[in-house]
Amino acid sequence: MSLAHHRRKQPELVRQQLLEVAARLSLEQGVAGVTLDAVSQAAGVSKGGLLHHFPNKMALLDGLFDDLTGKLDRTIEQEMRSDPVAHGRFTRAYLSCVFAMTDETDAQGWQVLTIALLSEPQLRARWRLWVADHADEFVGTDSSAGCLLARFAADGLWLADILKSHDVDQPTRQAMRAHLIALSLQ
Amino acid sequence: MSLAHHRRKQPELVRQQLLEVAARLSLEQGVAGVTLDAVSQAAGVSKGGLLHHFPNKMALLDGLFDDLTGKLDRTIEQEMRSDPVAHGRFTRAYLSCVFAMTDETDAQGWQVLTIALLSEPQLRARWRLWVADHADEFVGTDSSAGCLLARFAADGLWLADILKSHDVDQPTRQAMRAHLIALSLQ
DNA sequence: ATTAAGATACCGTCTGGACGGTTTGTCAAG
DNA sequence: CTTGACAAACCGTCCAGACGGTATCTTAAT
Repeated sequence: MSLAHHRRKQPELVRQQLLEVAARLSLEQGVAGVTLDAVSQAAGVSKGGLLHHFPNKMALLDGLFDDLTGKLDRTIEQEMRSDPVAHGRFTRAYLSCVFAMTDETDAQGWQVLTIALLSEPQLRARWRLWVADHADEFVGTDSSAGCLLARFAADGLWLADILKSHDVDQPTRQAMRAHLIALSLQ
Repeated sequence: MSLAHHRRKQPELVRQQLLEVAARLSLEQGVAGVTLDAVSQAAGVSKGGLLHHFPNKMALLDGLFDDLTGKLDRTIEQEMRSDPVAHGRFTRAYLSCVFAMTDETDAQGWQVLTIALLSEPQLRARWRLWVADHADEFVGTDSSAGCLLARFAADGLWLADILKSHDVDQPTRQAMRAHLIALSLQ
């Protein structure tokens, strides 16, 4: 007993680890697989330890949400700075993120979140809020039908990646991206 | 006791009722709300009765899946018969279904299924199979980049409807539909 | 036409386990 | 020596599924 008591205390690292494990579990076994027992055990922490960092399960999911939307926001902001054309700027940044994430390691985290989003009414509401905020912010530049369509298509591709239902090869993917970028300029 | 024992036996009707109730519950309370107790009680059947028709919970969800994909298949087939152009015929039928379902009452059942799909790894696999089967069947006519993109965009719109994240008005919706049909002809 | 013999369609209860959360205890760092 | 970071045991609830029964239906031999 008390084996883990003697390791050096690294609260921030443990917190990070818990979030990572929660994401991985949700990917591998679905949202139902994200139980306090499973997460804490896989992270090498007791359940009490988990509940010390996140007072309840919802807080854990909220933590995931904040983590990932935070990353998304930063990436989008960065992407937008390197785009000289105002019209559709946000949409193109969004496209970049989606197309980048479908191949990178970060993708798993987002796949997880999407699934959780759909199942958890509370997180659905938070996502709704995120979309509404950004729609308001970029109403002048990104509310054309073309932009909307481009973002929808990106979401569809994203969904297909999550479900692994289609297997889109890289050339086709790039062609689609070019097409959607053109759409965002309309 | 045994009050319901004496009603006339209508196995097919009871089965149908159980599926309907399961769909309704999942819509109203999320997937977590679909418990054997809740379903059986709301359907006016004992839990034993439910487990007679569906030997376990997964079988119940499978039943839902079969029911709904069956309906989808029939609708698509019907839609395809009234389309004289071969190229992109399946994609246009798919579009019709998605656009129709985002407004009709049947939509609720599909929203439910989509959510369940994403959460349950087993159902995700079944959906993957459905897509693969149809991709094979229509490989000659519906595998162009335009068709793929059109279907992705439809999925994105569908997702937005489920999450109620965007509020797309009817004129925009129709414009998008026209655009996607044009894409399917490329 | 009757009826015995199964098959089918249920009912109602019980149980074992999982899960979210609480409480109490312990150690170590500042 | 106080406080933050955990551990470990425990609790109440909920839920999937098993089980043993009973009532209705079907079939087929008489």
